[in-house]
Amino acid sequence: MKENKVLSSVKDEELIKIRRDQMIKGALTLFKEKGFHRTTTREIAKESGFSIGTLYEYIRTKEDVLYLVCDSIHGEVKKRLEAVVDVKKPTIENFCNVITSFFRLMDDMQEEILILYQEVKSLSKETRSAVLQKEREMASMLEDAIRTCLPHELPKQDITLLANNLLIQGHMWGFRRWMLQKEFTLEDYIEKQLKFALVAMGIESSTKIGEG
Amino acid sequence: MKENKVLSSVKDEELIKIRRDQMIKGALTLFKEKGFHRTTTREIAKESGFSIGTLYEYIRTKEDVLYLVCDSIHGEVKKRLEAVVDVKKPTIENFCNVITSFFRLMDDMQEEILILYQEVKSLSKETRSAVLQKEREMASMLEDAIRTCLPHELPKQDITLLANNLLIQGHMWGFRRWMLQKEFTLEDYIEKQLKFALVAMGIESSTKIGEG
Amino acid sequence: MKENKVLSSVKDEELIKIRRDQMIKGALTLFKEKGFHRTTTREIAKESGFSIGTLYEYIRTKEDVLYLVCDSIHGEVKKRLEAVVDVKKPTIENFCNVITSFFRLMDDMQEEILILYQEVKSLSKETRSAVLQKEREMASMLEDAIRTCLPHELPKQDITLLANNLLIQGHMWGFRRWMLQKEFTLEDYIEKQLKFALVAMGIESSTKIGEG
Amino acid sequence: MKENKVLSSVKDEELIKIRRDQMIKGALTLFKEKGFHRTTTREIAKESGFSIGTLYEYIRTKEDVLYLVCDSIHGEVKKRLEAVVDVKKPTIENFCNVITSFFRLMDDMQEEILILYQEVKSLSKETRSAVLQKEREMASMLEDAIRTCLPHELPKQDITLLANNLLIQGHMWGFRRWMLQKEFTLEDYIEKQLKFALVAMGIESSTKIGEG
DNA sequence: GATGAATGAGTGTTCATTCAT
DNA sequence: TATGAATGAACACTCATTCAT
Repeated sequence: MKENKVLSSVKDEELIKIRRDQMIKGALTLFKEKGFHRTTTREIAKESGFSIGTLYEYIRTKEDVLYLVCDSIHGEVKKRLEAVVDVKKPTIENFCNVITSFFRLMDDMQEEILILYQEVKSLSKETRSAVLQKEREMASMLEDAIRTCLPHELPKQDITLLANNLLIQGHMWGFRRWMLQKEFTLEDYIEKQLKFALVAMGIESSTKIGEG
Repeated sequence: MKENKVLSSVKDEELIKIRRDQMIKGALTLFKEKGFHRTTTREIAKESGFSIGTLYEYIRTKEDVLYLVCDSIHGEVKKRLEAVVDVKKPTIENFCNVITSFFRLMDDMQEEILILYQEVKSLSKETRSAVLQKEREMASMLEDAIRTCLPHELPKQDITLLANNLLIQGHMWGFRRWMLQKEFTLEDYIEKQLKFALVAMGIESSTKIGEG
Repeated sequence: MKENKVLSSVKDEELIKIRRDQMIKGALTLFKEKGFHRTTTREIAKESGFSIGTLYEYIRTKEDVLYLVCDSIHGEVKKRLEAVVDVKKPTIENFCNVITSFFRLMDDMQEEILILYQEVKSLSKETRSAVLQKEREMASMLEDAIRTCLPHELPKQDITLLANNLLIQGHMWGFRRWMLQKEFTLEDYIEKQLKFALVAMGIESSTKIGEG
Repeated sequence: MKENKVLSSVKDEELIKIRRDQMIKGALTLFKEKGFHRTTTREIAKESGFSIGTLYEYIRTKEDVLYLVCDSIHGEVKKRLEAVVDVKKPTIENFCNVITSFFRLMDDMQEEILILYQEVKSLSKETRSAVLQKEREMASMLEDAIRTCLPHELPKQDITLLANNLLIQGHMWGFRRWMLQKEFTLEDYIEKQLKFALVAMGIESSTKIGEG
């Protein structure tokens, strides 16, 4: 369903999936290395294991590849996040687990997140909207995680903001790694950010902060 | 002093400054519109008000323009941030003022910040380091603002993290505007983020959150 | 074998040969007219019968074209020289035939030789070495022609020098044509130079000179 | 008289001479290093010790510089050759001295000669003619040297050819240095070429060749 | 006379895209 | 369906030349 925006002149849906997966894998490797603009379609085709002609049987423009890659990154994040969030245990402990898992996931996918930050602007307005929609869904998932575990009510805006803060704190671990990863281990980072979040949510007393 | 890394074949330092300012202004306009890669050197020259030949009298490569622009953005941010932070009144009120000013500044410079996020990767390793150094300085300024106003000690890591969080929350207002600016006014946003920060710093009790 | 130093992004070896032959022919025409530096790659492409894009599918830099042309000239000279020298009849008559053929060949290829004289310096050091090596082989061929037909021993250096003299006397016919071809017919030129050579080799008595 | 073909907007003849001498010196240095085409007018101006604006006060086009340089080289060769040839002693010994001096001169001016061989083609037809005329004069000087010392008559063509041969043998020492200067010392080279010349002139018996 | 900033046509080279096989 | 040779618009950058000061 998700890739259907991108037209292909090939009919066999199965084949389309296979080829596009090859393509996404190949392109992702290259985008991590040199970014979207510095990567040529020829390189993508080669890295994907087929010819430039074949590449263009499955996409229409180079931008399509970028969209496919962004979409795939979001898909991967969502899939892995759902696997954790899905648990409907509204406890603080569960909240902590979700957030911890989320941060670990962000650590795992640093380079992919970086691509989203740096290359989404190269998508056309239309396509970019589709990608941003995925971002909104991601925030929603965190909002749910927050809401379901709160022992007390919190204004909607606070939840939205907390979710967004946690989201970009996850991203930040990757895109400010040159600053953070020299001063924090991942575990430190998670622990501290989690504490800040809990305090902000009115769960843990602020006096505890810094005691760990 | 700051632009001296970029070589010019023109000797008149005064003139270099004038032309580079024109150039930065022109390039910034274009980069906001279409990004660095989609902007041609000819367009930069034209927008700056001179010929392509003249452009190259003041820089050596297109990347130089990007560096000049990034450097100029940082310079502007720093200048305006210093004007507020400089006040050496170690009170909580002062801290709130600094952060508020900082968020307002980030609102003002949304598009510039976006450029930093998206284009710094196009700089060469060497130049990128220089730019990231400026980022570190920015974080330091916020750390100072936090430290000087705290009524009690806080672990170094906590301060670093709080500063980084505030920093990217400021950035986020711009780069996630499609999400945040539909749900928050700038004033709301500042107020909420400030409260979260104060609580995290152990200053305001968490119970107050949401009450305002 | 000889053109393998120049990389092509086209895989079909047969096609590479065809296109490069077109290219060499086109470039040679232009180089004769206006020299290497004054000829643009676009002109080469056009004269060769294909687009600038296609040109660059078969070479990597403009210098490659020059190398291909120089290499081709040497190949042609060598091929045609070998056809005559190869005869292993160690007689003076044979020597005269070889030298005569060589001078005729140089007459035929005046403009090509001129290109070698004027443009080899534009090759990179590495490539230039490869071309000079061909020059050495050419001299060797003449040395062989001299050695095999001599009725008596001659010091190695004398043979080397005689070969080099004959070689550049052949070249000179072309590059000093503005002087020589107004005063000599090709036949005169050959006859005189041959006599000088024979006398120098101690074969013909010097008293004969000027008698013919 | 000689440089008058090149127009200057400066009136002071004395100054023109001074500036052009600086210019020739600077340009020559650069042409030896990187050839005419790879040298920019800016570089010439800088190496000459004045600005690009001043350069263009004394010439009209870049080609003028090349002409001035070629002309200066010829002037230098002629001046130094005349100093030797001028002696009107028609002896064989004198001939040998002249030729020896000539070869030494060619050794001295290898790089200048190389420039003549490689760059004259970049002159316009008109200017080129003027330069070739100088070449003819050079040949004439050698013809004179031959003629005056011959004990017996020789056909005009023989003299012309001998002069041309000696001339380019002198040049060859420089432009084929990669081949000759590995196998011959300058003294060897002169001695051998001189012997060949004498034999060709019917002066020394051919049996002597190789005995030295 | 001297300067050097300004100009813009021109250059080598790249690369997304097409299409005949 | 797959291939890869062909295309040419587009790009970053250079440099001879001019001219106001």
